[in-house]
Amino acid sequence: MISSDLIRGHLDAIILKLLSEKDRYGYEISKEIFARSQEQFQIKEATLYAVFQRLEKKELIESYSGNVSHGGKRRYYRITKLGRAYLLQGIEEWKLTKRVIDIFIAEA
Amino acid sequence: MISSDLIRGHLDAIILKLLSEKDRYGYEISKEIFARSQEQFQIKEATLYAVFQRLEKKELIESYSGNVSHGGKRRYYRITKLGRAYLLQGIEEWKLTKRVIDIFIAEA
DNA sequence: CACTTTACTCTATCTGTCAAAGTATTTTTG
DNA sequence: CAAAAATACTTTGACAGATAGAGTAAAGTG
Repeated sequence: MISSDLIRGHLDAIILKLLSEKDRYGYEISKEIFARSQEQFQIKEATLYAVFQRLEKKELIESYSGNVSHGGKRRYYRITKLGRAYLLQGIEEWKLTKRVIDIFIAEA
Repeated sequence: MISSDLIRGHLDAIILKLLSEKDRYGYEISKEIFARSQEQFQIKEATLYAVFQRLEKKELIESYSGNVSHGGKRRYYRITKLGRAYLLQGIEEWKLTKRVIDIFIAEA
């Protein structure tokens, strides 16, 4: 299991990427991250909702209430135009990060 | 310039890698990181010395006083056997991190 | 000899993560 | 159908790591 410190700084981009595919709600994203990462990374609930708050405050995402058909009432999130721009920037940052860290921690 | 949050979690491994090449002192590591990263990453002094304290406490590095020939008195750091093992682990974690984040933020 | 560079230290603050506990509804199961 | 499990979100308080900023001190430079 990957520790959050290893992902930190790229988490916003990961969430924005998932939201760029379609509107999603928190619990769904949580499960999706776990599944797509082949169970290598599990975002903690408290962390995820803190991310939503942060992104919404920056106007990178918007939220709206969903139905209550499968348990608790869902709150859906939608990426904004600003969010998409921010995502592109985040992707570039990830590429740069890979290049820089690889300079030090060679891949042998 | 890369923000520290993007590197966070891999910083210890970067420092340990540099120390695995040879004993070094703080200021030297600071300049070396800036140079090797092609001036894309600048570790802050306060951060670097905090890293040293953390690593020394965990017995991953040891330190000793150097000469005073070029200004302030240098404090050299040497990686320990435990540190080398930790470094190998850190390299594996970096590989895993790359794989996992790439799943989300595709490289297209 | 004033200025810059080298070299390290300390403190206070900020940000992001997260354990823990709680609320509420729906679905599953014995 | 009642109990248990799963779905879904929220809040609070604590902690770790990064860092601005300020300080100390010695050596090199014009």
